[in-house]
Amino acid sequence: MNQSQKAQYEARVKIIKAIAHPSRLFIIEELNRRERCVNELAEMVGADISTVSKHLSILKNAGLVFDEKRGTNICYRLRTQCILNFIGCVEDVLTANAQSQMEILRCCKK
Amino acid sequence: MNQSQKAQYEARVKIIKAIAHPSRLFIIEELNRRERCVNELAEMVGADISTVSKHLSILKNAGLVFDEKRGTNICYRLRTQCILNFIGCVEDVLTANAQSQMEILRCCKK
DNA sequence: TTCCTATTTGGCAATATAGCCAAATAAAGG
DNA sequence: CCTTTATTTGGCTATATTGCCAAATAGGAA
Repeated sequence: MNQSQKAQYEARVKIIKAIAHPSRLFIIEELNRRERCVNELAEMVGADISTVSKHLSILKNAGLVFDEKRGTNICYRLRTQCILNFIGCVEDVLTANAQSQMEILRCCKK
Repeated sequence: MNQSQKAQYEARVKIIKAIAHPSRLFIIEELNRRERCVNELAEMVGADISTVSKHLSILKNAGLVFDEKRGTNICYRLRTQCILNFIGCVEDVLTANAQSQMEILRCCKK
């Protein structure tokens, strides 16, 4: 792994890490439904507003969401839907894992 | 976010975290090319064998790779190609980010 | 059995991440 | 200008992740 390869992997990792948190996954799915402002999301997630604000800044910093003023609030929106396929793929892996677990069980019962 | 939702997000996060590391991304791409044993990967990554062994166990634990004896070595292989689309999507986000950066620059020059 | 070779595991120190509270900002409405 | 409301930032502690070394383990080969 040379230096420029490493930099490229780190750039990818930054984006992957941005979604590697339960609250942030939730936020992404919710923002796919519709735009939301910080206090709404904090309420839904069930965490302190400052915590959610920090989550949003991580997502924004990774280029996954953007914000926009809506009156007195700041609303966040998804910047690309692509990230959802991404998460869908994770679901496929989970399904595959579950299936192989089942096969192991079936095998033992015989 | 109720309890079962949270559990579901945590299951996804486990998989996402598994690929959220430069060395592990590298390993996944290399294993897509062909199967590799631990010492080969350690050489390529440029880290201690024990470190790479731990990376592999994280990937294995997430169901992304599996291992198989090959003589005196243990070879690792990708369990699903799906994870690659996944990474391809990250690349799309990076491209989109770069494009919007360029737009910002172009805008300032006017 | 004893010696290699390949890999995994334990342990530790360094670094990164998370989440809360409190304080700082920003902007709208009196 | 002052107050209120929404959000962000700083600071701190708790927890998680990383990577190396050294030690343990697992199988072949002699």
